[in-house]
Amino acid sequence: MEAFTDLVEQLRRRGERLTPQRRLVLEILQNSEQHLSAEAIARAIVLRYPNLQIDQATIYRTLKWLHQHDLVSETSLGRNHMVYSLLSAHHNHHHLVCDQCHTVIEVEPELLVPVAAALQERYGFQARLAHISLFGTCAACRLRNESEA
Amino acid sequence: MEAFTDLVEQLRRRGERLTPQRRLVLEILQNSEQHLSAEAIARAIVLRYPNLQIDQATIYRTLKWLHQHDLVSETSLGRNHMVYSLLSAHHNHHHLVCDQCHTVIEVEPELLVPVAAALQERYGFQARLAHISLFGTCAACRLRNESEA
DNA sequence: CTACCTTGTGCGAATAGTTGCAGCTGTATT
DNA sequence: AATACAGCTGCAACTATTCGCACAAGGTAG
Repeated sequence: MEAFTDLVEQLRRRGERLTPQRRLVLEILQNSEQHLSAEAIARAIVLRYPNLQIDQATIYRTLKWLHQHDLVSETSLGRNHMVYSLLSAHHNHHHLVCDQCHTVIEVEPELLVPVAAALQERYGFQARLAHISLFGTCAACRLRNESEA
Repeated sequence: MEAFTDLVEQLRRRGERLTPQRRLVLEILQNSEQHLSAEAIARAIVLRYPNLQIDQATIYRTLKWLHQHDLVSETSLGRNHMVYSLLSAHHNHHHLVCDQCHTVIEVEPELLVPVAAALQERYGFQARLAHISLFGTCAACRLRNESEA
């Protein structure tokens, strides 16, 4: 509850416009424990407010806007769509995505802290390292591959 | 020249089928010094062989196949398309992509070696760390942002 | 409280990439 | 050299996401 008005205030202070559509998307993200796809957000909205409707383009634009303001993460999990999640919501983490079985392993955020520091120092580049996905082969699939060979 | 037959041999040894379409895509990638989009590859093919034609779906499928065999990298550079490049071709590297000005900075691959090692050790996960993109804000844009504030 | 200006929204069309399916073709076998 | 079949290819339809444009509506000045 508090967190929601907090976010709204944060955006307003930055001189951003708060439309009902944007509040709606924020609210859905706020109430979800997981990463959501744009389509899942649309479904959640009609589920909660059956007589409301919000254009898909608006959802995408809103998500992009929230991402630019560093309030949500935009992540590819190897499927054909992006998933989004409030950055303040739960613990921060990264993803190891297996190319073969699509398993997603969550990794502690500390892993990339040294990388971020190095980029900042050497290139002055401020990396946006939240909910990154790294692709590869998980232990189980690697074992399976070897036994098949 | 040698490199091409080398790749072909490598694939054949793995029991993969080599069709004219696949050879064509490989040839184009081989002769390019830069990352290419699927569309650029298609254009390069008709440019070189004006009387040939190859379906876009096939190009995408071929690129995915080459990626699965670790012969090409598939990278998002923040625009709305992926770019591909032969892994053996030039020096390996990563990308820092500025969200604001879309500048791409190339970073030495060593940066992520410790990360790969940690993932391997802790999770048994074999990360595919080639031509990764990290997004954020470049030094120039950060300065500009601050002076505007 | 109203007008204004800037920015957002809905709509429909466009783009990048994927998928199902029916027919074609590398390649291993003989 | 002919056979067989798993694995490709082309085609067309489909999904995810973006874009252009005309209209609507936040937020601020008066």
